[in-house]
Amino acid sequence: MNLFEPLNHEPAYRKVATAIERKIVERTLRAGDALPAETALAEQFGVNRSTVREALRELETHGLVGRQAGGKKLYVTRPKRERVSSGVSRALAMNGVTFLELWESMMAIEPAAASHAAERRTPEELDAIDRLVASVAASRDGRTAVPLVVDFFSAVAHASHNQVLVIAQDPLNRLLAPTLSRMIDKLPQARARITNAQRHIAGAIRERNAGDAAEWMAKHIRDFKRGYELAGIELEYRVTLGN
Amino acid sequence: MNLFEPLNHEPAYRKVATAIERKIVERTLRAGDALPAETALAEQFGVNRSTVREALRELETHGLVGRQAGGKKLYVTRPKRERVSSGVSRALAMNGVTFLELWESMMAIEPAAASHAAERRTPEELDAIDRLVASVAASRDGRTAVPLVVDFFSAVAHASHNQVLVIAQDPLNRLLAPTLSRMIDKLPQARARITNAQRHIAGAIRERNAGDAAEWMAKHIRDFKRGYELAGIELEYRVTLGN
DNA sequence: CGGCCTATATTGTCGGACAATCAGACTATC
DNA sequence: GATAGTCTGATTGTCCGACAATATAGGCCG
Repeated sequence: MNLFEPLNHEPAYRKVATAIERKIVERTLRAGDALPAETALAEQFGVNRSTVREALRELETHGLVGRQAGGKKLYVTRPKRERVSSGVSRALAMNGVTFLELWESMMAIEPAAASHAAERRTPEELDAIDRLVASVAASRDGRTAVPLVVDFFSAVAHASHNQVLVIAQDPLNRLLAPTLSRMIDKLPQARARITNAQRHIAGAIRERNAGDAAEWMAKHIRDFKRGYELAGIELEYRVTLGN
Repeated sequence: MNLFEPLNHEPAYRKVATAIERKIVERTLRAGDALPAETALAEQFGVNRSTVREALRELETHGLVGRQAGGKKLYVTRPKRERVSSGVSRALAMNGVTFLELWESMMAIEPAAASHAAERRTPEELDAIDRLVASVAASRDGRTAVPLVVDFFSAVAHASHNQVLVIAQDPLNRLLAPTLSRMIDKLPQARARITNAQRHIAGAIRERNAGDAAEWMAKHIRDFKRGYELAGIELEYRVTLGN
């Protein structure tokens, strides 16, 4: 279309950030390595320390560098799941994602996670899932149940031994929780239905029955939609992040 | 285990960042609003401008604030897809995600995207998909084909009118592309098979046949795995980001 | 009322400074 | 010999002040 690109004066702090980032991505700097001190970096790049600091903030928020608790030195680190998924969920919430969109994605991801969990779960992971099912069954009100329901999804995804599914799923959980509270409070029977579905899913995972695990997970999630409809919550309701 | 939590001194720049971020998330500051000047913020928070700047870098990299090209003032903005998905794909790559994990996720997401695309695609979106299919068919070598294949997935996801699926899918594309090049180069027949599958998918989307769209998409993706095996690429191969 | 022009405000970057404290070495103690 | 105390230097977090470049706003002109 346009003959010329808008020439952008990339500020120095951005250049520095991308320069360091490149070294990290291409493994010249590897996870665990310590970064040079700010003054050293400033000297090497020929910029002021303030500039370096702004660049480091960028890498830090991307999760590419961090420090071990109570330490000064920055180390190269692999971005931690929690950090990226919180960013994703925030982005989704700000873009006005509806419950329907969220639900459709869960319908795509969770059954797949369940089926792989059935194939690959370890005894410990199965235990964790079972404990969560029991906790949900024992929960008395929504406030305590919701986090457990969400944790159940996480535990299943974890047992799938698929990092991509885990990271894809985590933001969904964050967005699900607040709305789920509203639904559970309005629907007395919801907790019982959830527990029932969870028992079947856990059972299928225990017996390494991938097909059943996926199927029951799909039922479980379909039930959510019905629950929302019964609770009178619009499917077009824009999900929000919890406080 | 431990009696005491590690008490963490949150630095001021982080406090400032989260303070502003809260105002954005809770919609006190809404997308499009202009942020106060750095000096004003510094004054309000009672910190130095340098500190404010470091905080702003954080918000900027999260995509919560930005500026219109060549402008000075910072505006609150919704995080743009490109930014978050590039972060996610970088995180996945750094965590050593394998092709198998990637593939399993595609198997979960893409068919769902295709089926919703069949239900909701507009004529324009269908056109875009058709054009990409034609371009892939006309492509002579891998270097030109790969980006088009990836764009095909994007176009389908876009036509699903589901932002969550789009954002879940985008990082997968970024990770798929580099490895896909290796596969296509080694397998002469790959492009023909891809084109065939794409035609069926596009046809199903045209005729609003959600079931067929999902099914053909699943076949399409299953074919990738076979292709990788034929090309002698390990399923445990750790995907990387393109340069 | 639209377009140009100047004055002002704001950002990007710099230099220097200082307290707090972390890291490592060194020493004293049991 | 392992543990606890002490010292010293390096490094970070934060501040102050400054300045060039330029985006923004307000006013002027046609």
